[in-house]
Amino acid sequence: METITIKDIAKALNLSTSTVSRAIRGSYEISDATKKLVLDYAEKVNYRPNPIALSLRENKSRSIGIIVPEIANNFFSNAINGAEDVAQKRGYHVMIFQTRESDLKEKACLEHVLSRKLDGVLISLSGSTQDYTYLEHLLKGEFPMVFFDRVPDGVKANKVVANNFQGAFDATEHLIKTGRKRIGHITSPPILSITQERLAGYKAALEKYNIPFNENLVKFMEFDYSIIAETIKKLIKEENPDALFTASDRLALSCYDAIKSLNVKIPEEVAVVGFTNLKVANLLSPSMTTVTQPAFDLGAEAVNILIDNIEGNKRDMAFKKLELPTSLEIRASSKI
Amino acid sequence: METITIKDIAKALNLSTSTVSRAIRGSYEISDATKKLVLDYAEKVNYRPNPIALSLRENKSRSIGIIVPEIANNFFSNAINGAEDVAQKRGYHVMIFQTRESDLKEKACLEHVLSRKLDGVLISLSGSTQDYTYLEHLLKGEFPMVFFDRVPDGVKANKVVANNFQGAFDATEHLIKTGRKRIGHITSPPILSITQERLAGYKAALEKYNIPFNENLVKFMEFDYSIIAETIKKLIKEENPDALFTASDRLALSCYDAIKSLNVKIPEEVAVVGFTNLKVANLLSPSMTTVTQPAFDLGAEAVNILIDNIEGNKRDMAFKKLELPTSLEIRASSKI
DNA sequence: TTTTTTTGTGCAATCGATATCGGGAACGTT
DNA sequence: AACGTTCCCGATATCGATTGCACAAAAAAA
Repeated sequence: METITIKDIAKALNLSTSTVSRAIRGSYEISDATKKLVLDYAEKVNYRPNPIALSLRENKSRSIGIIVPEIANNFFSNAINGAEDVAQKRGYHVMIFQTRESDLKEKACLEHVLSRKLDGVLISLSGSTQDYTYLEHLLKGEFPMVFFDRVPDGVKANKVVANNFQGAFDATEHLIKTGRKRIGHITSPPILSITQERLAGYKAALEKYNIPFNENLVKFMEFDYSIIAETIKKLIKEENPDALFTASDRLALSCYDAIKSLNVKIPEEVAVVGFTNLKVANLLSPSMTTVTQPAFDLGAEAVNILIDNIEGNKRDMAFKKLELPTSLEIRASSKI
Repeated sequence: METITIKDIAKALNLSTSTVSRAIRGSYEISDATKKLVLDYAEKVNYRPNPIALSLRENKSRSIGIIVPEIANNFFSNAINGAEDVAQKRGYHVMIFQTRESDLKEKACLEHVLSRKLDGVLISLSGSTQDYTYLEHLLKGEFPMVFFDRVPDGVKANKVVANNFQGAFDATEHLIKTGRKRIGHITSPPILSITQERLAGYKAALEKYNIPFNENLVKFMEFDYSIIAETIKKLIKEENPDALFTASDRLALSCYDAIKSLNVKIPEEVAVVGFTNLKVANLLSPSMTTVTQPAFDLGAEAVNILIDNIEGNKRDMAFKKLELPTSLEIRASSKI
């Protein structure tokens, strides 16, 4: 691929590279005649400045990274969608990375983001990230970062999350109001922020209605499918829940799967409420009641904060925490 | 962020940058003593070579691009997953772009891939791409490219696709064998390769069983949701199909939606077979018979070919076309 | 001892674009 | 006539890393 450089233009027009550079950038020091000459020629040969050379010189790339646990997950792909939308509008490019829930891969992704001189990064933590010192180190170095959805507890940083507490509270309250008393909660690993917040919402709703908290009804799941199904089945057999409130797309589906395989009836025997962004929730049988997160907006807002941070004056940039509302969509799986 | 350069090391050790560079690359010309000195120091200060500087020099980036119509689409996110997996194993990084089905955005993405000096690109065409001249121009320039899933007809290039013909044939034959005669086909825009191949498979099955082809039963859909539902409803009312075979995730779901809203029974009145990678197909009500594509493998194989192409000798690289098998998963929506 | 070879390093150019500095020409001012 | 401004533009260093070439010192061969 033949690439045109500023040097080629200079040679062709018998000018110096500096003049060409300035003409292209519209510098006032260049006469209009010369500018026109250069611009016309550049247009003619379809000149495109080499972003790599620019990055090298300016030590920035007008690109941001997005690190998520898994791309093939409706919640994250929607969030990426929102993020990409805003980034593009503001003139940034996006590199997407996935950690596959591994803290090691997460660190490798971050290293890559740094060495590639990306201008900042959006990140949702992996399910196995426990040690935040590396993140704190980066934040101290003032590297622009925004956490979204799965954020590090106790770390001062920009965060964009859904109101997980309220979402879980609403879901649980809804189940209680429809007469359920033994409400199970199938959720993500306890180290994740979202897990704790949702658990807190769940507990708060129980407390409000004077239902004692029973820890046997709460199951923290890793990301291994087969175990999930088994655990849910066991829970149903041993604890006789009359409702299950699950904390993610995957878990909601596994739940449906497990319950159906036991020939237990939803919602008559066990009601189900998911916490998910699946478009198909209403097509499931029975259609599933869900707490819906504004995934797209989460991504969009997070990028806005990130780019503000990149472009803004570091000094007067306080860390921001943004919390977007969830909404409870009531469908058949929690009918009375 | 303080970044260590080769120059810093040189200064600290009283060597020249060239010596440091060679020592780090393990050149034979450097004495073992010096090598050890440099390596130890580099390790100590956590030196990482600046990939941007390398890219500038070598005019390549060890990164590839993936351009898809939409990330938040199960098929594509799975394909990306496979692609990323292989790329990582082979030491490449991945930048993901989405076209949102716009040919203009597609061209912009390609421009970006080129100007960023990515080493190659994987691409699945947008639903509005009609003009292949730009692609052909790139291919002539020997820019490494692999098309997957939605590939340009009549263009000589590397292609990785599912066996769409066979998949569609199997689905249609299955519907015929279960007694259906008026089989509708809801599909993607006619300019896409996958549309034509699936249509051909559908027609071939009809022909084999002596069922006349009725073009009123075939509907080509754009990507606008609302119109899709309306069209399907209209089709059912006017043409009385006893089965619908749909060509994608989105369409399959829209189909379910539309049929349910008409209170038509699946499969008694209308059977449904989808062409999709949705994990939830078995959880729908009734569970949906589908033709499944090996999305992950499609992505993985495509990247393998791409990287072979990037690294291999251009001269003896013939264009490859790889076709992976689909499989028909029979479920309740096509029961007799 | 002298010449040749080997070994280990440094210098400088290079990749593409920009910014600093400074030079030459044209014009105005005393 | 001498000097200062202003306007345009060019030479060059720079970003970080690599590499061909030169070259010195040490080792080997004559």
